[in-house]
Amino acid sequence: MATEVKVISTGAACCGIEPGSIHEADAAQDGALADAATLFKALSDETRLRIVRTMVRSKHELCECNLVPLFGLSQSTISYHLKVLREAGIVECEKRGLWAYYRVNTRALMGSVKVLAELA
Amino acid sequence: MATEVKVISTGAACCGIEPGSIHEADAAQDGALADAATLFKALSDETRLRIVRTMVRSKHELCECNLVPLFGLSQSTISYHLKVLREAGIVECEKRGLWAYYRVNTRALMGSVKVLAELA
DNA sequence: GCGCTATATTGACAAACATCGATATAGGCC
DNA sequence: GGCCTATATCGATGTTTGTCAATATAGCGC
Repeated sequence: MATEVKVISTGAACCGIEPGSIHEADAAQDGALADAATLFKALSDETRLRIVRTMVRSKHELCECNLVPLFGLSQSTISYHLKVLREAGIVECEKRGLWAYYRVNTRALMGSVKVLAELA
Repeated sequence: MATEVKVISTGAACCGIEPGSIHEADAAQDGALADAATLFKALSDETRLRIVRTMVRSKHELCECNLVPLFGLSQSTISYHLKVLREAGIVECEKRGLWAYYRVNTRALMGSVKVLAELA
């Protein structure tokens, strides 16, 4: 007895969009998207955006002890947000003596501008 | 007896950064930051980025039923992600008959490119 | 009307996140 | 060495998020 052959992608879909015109995700590029997601996740919190903006506006590097009094949050919370920004590559940190000096990594920020611009 | 006067911002801070040079957040601009956070939150999930990329690559609008088979996720989950993107203004939706046709709102995407570029 | 199909919404649940207070680490100064 | 200060990490806790299956809504064709 002949097995019924399953017909795949017969042509026009239910809604009128041609299946062949859909540009499916290429798995090879998914790493880039995962990185972009991490970047945007780091930028998706209002406190972190405030931190970045404060750093950018104050021309030079800022020390964590400058940041703590500005946002009404505990030192450990600010430290946590700085870690998220650091791990996403958005800010860089240099420890000198007791202090940790942070500055925005403009190259990384511009990189995410590029990712976004290429999406659109 | 004279009360000791509390001296505020005497000058150099502990870490050597001049307090006056720190550009604190201006509350008037916080609305813009909150909006930006919402935007980035919508872009912070890999599935949603894949959806946006698929839409952009496939030149024309896509119907939800085109998207559901692409990501190995349930129909309700895709519907949820599309809602997040819609509410962030990143995609637009038009219902025609049974189907919901989605397309990227390039203007909004470019808007977030601008927000990001101005941060840096 | 009835049944079929595409989409949206609901309720449940686990995982991730933002926050805190407490503690640990580590550099400077006496 | 011991103390003080700045930062990092830990543990707990409430909130938000992504996911599913089930259900509701709504358009089309009979």
